[in-house]
Amino acid sequence: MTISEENYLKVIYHLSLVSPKGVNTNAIAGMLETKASSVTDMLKKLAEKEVVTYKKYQGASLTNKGLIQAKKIVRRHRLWEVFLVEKLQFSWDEVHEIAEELEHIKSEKLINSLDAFLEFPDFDPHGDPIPNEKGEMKKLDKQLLSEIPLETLCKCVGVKDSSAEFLQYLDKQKITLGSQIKILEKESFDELIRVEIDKKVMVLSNKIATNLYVQ
Amino acid sequence: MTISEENYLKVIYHLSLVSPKGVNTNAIAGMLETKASSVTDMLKKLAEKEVVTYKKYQGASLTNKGLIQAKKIVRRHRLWEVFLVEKLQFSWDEVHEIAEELEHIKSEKLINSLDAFLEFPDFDPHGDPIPNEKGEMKKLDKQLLSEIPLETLCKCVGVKDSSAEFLQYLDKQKITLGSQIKILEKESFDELIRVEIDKKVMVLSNKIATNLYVQ
DNA sequence: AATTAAATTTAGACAAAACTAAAAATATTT
DNA sequence: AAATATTTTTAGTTTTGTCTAAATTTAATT
Repeated sequence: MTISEENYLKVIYHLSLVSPKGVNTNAIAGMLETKASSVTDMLKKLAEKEVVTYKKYQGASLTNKGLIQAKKIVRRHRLWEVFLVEKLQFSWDEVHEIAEELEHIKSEKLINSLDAFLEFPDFDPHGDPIPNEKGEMKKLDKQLLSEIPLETLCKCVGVKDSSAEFLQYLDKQKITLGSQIKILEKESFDELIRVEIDKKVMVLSNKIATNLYVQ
Repeated sequence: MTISEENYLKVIYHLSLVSPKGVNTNAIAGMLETKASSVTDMLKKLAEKEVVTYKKYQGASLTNKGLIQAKKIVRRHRLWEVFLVEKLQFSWDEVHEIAEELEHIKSEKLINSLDAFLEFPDFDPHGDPIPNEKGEMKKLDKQLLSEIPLETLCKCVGVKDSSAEFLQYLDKQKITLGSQIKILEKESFDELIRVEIDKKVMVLSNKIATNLYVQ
């Protein structure tokens, strides 16, 4: 597996979670910031290697073999993210780019030792589940903050948007994984919500509320 | 800098330590397990980028810019080796290959944070010096065990040959960095030496004695 | 000094992964 | 259903890093 092939597998994996019945060529191209024609070429190669099923004009999906591979890449990515945050004191908006590189280091022993060193974390710093050695991951039935009724106490468990800008905003507001959140008031006119987060009252926009996972 | 370019710089750096007045094309090819013609191509490119000085048939050497780059790569390699041994419990014969991959991850912040996390080590698990952020490294005036006179107590501080086979041999004999060594007897006929290592008496071949650095 | 040997470079080719531009297939509108 | 728009694929190039085989330069030997 080359780095490029791994990047394709990872993107197809992520897109499959949203559209399970075949991933569009254009969607892949968008994610990888490449051209559709390049994607077509690569899909043929990946189909040849039997990690992807691909039929002209029908989009692509992972074979079982491809799924196993993709989960390994996701596992590596997320474990390195935990390492960077927990051990090297990176903030959660800084880790993605570096993990994009680290995820391609392929030693099984390395990744399993790292997993043990980090004490087998179940989730990465954005609340996304980390596949274990067998590819299994914990699923927690999270909801968007925007779907929670008034006065219900909940806990921040992840983010939907994990862009640096959003994460930096959350940092600034001192909102973090584990923060206790209660919605005090929803204003239907402008969709702002008044909330109490870790004992502090503040106002959030709908954009924030639809990108924060709580439980 | 691509991974391939970095590998060339690193190899030229290592070979320069032995032959400071220009590194042979063939020597580079040997180290990288590639062909001389490929090396010629790459040397032209590196000269273009002003990290190497290169004149046809005259061999290559690093420019100042190239030296700075090369030391960064060596720094990354050796810091990752320390990480693998100290934090992930790898043995010293297992780390080289993995560090060969990790050394190409380029974030400055990553490597400086790793350095701090490891408490700014001066030497890697084979006793080789680790350049600091400025490229400076500690030099210790080590000698080969074979050059030490009889009955002189010395301490193992590094290995010349760092092949897995040699390191595994040392492991088996319980010889490690810091081991206390005293030569009891040298047999000039077959060049075997009788030594006391950490209170235990054993016999070493000349091949071992000429590949162990002591102080 | 001439010859042979070794090292190095040139020339031309190839595979991987990307690209552009044009063609073909599928979707969407009218 | 025809026309238009969008998506996807094909065909042909480009770049990077490698290769082989032949040519050239330097080094070693007789």
